[in-house]
Amino acid sequence: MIASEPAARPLSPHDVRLAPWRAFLEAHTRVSRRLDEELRAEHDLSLAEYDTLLTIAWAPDRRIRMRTLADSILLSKSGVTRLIDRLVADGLVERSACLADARGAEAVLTPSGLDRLRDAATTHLRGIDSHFLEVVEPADLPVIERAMRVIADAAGPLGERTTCSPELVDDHS
Amino acid sequence: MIASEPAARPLSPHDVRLAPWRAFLEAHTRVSRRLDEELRAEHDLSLAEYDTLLTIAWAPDRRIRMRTLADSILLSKSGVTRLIDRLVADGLVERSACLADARGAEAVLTPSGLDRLRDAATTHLRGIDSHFLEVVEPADLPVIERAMRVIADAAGPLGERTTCSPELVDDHS
DNA sequence: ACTGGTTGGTTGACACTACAACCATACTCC
DNA sequence: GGAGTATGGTTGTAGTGTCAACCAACCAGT
Repeated sequence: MIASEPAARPLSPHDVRLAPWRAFLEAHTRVSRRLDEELRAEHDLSLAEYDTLLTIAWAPDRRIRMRTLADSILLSKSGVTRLIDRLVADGLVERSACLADARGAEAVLTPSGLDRLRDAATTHLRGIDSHFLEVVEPADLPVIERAMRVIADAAGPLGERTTCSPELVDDHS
Repeated sequence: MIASEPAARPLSPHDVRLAPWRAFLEAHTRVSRRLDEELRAEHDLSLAEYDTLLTIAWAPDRRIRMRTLADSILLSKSGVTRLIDRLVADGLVERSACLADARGAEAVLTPSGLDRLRDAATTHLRGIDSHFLEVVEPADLPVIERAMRVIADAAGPLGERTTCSPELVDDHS
């Protein structure tokens, strides 16, 4: 892969081909900051915290292994430890030992956490709606989704990612 | 706009409409981390630093006001101060007083900075090419670009952002 | 010019994240 | 079933970003 000669003509600074990339970056920064602001202002939650609560809530039994969580929300192991620390301090989540694996820890959503999540969801989903879904041509959404998926897949694993050496990645058939 | 009832049906957790948004987030995280890694590994520059050097290089005379820089790279004032501190320490940039405005400071690219930028550009542009431009359908690129632009515009200013109320932004004709 | 308000930039305090080192446990294979 | 290795999670340390407070200089209006 990456065989031919993309490197041969390394794009001049003002090359129009850079435009989509820069637009992508700018869109991401602006929208996610706005969503983050809204979430903080109305529910005192960061975007990362919201995403975490949501991921836990989706998991069976509303409990999830730390590692799984890290993979889901694209955060490092230690990042998750600390994020959960905060949520525990706020009473939104509890730590719980893992039955099947003695070294494991699980994060469990508390009732209070679920409430908070429910409240925040309204705000957040409205935000996604109004800053993202509603402003683009509806017909473009599937295109965007497909493209983003391909891009994410192509970029591959995320640095830390243990376990699998590059050529051993099972692409989760 | 945004009048009707998007809030009325607040999207269920698994609503398919969330998919494009999540794909967008994931694509951004993965690609920008990869580009950052590549840049660091090969040129000891972060993505933010690269972007900064590039922005300065594009400016007339290869010098730029701190505030302008902050707006361009979507960083807070203090963020820029510190980023420039690092670049100065590395000899890639110099601080210089502003002739027209005595409180102003300008960042000027040093020859060494320009060299470093040139080297890094090859890597970075190849990365954008192979992780972004080449993996999506060429026909989709314009769609993505337009959509991203609309999204960025709709999200509006960035919290701190002083000076300009939304309707006063001159779009740098 | 003086006064009051605004802007440009830096600094201090702090929030969040990653990486590496670490321990405990699980797994594998002899 | 013991040795060696891999994995799950936490902790220390450091990097990088924000916000709020601050000073200096600009820019009115009078």
